Amino acid sequence: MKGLLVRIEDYVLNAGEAEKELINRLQKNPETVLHKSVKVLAKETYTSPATIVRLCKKLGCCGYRDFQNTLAYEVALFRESREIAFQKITQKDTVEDIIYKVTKKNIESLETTRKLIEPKIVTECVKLLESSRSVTLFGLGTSLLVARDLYLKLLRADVICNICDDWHAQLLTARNLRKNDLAVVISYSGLTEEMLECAREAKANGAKVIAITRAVESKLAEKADFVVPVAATELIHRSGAMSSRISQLNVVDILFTAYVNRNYEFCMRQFGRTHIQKKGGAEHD
Amino acid sequence: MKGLLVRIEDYVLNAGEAEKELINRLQKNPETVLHKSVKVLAKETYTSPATIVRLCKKLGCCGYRDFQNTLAYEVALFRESREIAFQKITQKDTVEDIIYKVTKKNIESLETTRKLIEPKIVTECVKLLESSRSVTLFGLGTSLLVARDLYLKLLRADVICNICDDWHAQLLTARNLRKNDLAVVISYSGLTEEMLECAREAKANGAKVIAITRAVESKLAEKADFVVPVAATELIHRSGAMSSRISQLNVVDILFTAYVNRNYEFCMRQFGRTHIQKKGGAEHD
DNA sequence: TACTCATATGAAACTTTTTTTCATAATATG
DNA sequence: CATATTATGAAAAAAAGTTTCATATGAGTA
Repeated sequence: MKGLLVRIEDYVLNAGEAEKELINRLQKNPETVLHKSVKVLAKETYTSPATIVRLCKKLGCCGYRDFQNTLAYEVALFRESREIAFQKITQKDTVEDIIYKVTKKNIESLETTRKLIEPKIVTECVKLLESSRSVTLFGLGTSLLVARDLYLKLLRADVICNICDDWHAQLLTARNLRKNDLAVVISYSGLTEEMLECAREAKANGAKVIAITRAVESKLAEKADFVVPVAATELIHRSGAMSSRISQLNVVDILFTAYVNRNYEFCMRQFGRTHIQKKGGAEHD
Repeated sequence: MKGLLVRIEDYVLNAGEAEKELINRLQKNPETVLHKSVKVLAKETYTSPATIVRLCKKLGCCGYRDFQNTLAYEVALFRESREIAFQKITQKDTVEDIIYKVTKKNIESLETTRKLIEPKIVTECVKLLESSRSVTLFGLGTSLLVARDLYLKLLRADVICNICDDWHAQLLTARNLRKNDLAVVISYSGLTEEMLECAREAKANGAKVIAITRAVESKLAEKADFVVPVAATELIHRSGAMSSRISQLNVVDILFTAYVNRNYEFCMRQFGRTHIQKKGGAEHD
């Protein structure tokens, strides 16, 4: 079932004259409705209890009561997701606070990233992964670690892929790309000159480019055939810790899982072959 | 304000005879109360509407209505945190489903990890980071990527640290450790023989060992002075994607942020010196 | 234009739910 | 043992929610 606020949004067009003010109120200040009775709300929105109850039913609730409960729940969830943002880490935070806030921050960044990602683009990226002759990964600093993570995954699925640690080697690899090759360029900022150059070279040689970046309108994004966005996140308390790489890994998980799902039989066979057995039965390290 | 269920728990001792059954019900099956009216609930718990309303007020609600709303919200939150675990990815999931489920899975693993981590242990680890002559990082596969992430952070804070890519080099480094050195061994499974050997060597030379692992009772944990736990997570849909590294990174963030917070002035100065300027003003890549 | 018909709306009747009052019982206190 | 205090439920009162019904509005049609 869709969220209540979404259902309200959908209903706006079909709304009658008397419902207008009511709906307006629900959209702008839903929280102010929570403790109101039908009568009071009716008066405040210049309509009648009957109209309100009818609207509730049209929106899929059993009645005003049910409607209020649903709304309360939704508003509460929304409020919670809001307040996270204000939990900055300060110098006088205890270790306990830090554990909580850092985790929240990382969760927030995953949530935000999820909302940004468009299924269509993921599908297109997966198609590229399937059809390309080879996949080459680009990244520097923390993004290089993410690239390596994707590399390890693709290896297991027997996708032909390359990655180089130092930038010169990355650039040379980019120059060797050609049509039917795929470059995945990971750069949180989307500004790093080195990565731009790699993307440019890849493009110039006719290869396809996927960018994983927060900057959907950057120069990097311009050069890419597809951009998978990650949430823009601040540093955690200037400490240099940042959620962005966690979001990037989430994107990697999504891309890879989607890839595996479309090539299930084959991948499962490969996983069997590339499994590194641990004594205790652990699946990975 | 404390949660409602907690408040109920606190009240149990002062509860009167007639309230006993009611409270029992609220604690054991709160969700079965949500759509009941006071009358019905009174009958079912062998008490009267008056008693129920009075209890609601004692618990800090304005009345039965308010009580129900609050309870509904709490139960819903609880249920949601529960149901995530069952959202397995199946072959017929759409890309949209995958985006949602993978993210949820990663969030779940962050939440779980947060609950496992003890502030005291983090504090002790940070003290070790401060007092050690040098920090050496160990890891293989994905855990090596996490180790590298921590390495990049420590570098920026001017902590003397080492990391080697291949295992032989790691082992040699472990053999060179001595008293006052610190080894951080990252192994999700806690079973990898190579990591055990590194930990053993480090220990034998009198160095301190911190383990980041899900296996708090493994051989690796035995050898460690401190164990920072991460949530045990399944593979995402056998795809080889896993949330564990994201949890490990969360642990890295926590350790590092706690470290920075205890050495604020110094770290800020260092961050200034080690900042790699990006043209567009991005703080990192 | 006049006449359906469909739809939207609010007043009021009606039903249900919640709250309060009050009498009584149980328990504690001096 | 008398008295105060507290806990409790029946029933009255109040409030809230729902339904019914008459009317208004407007679109389509003869």
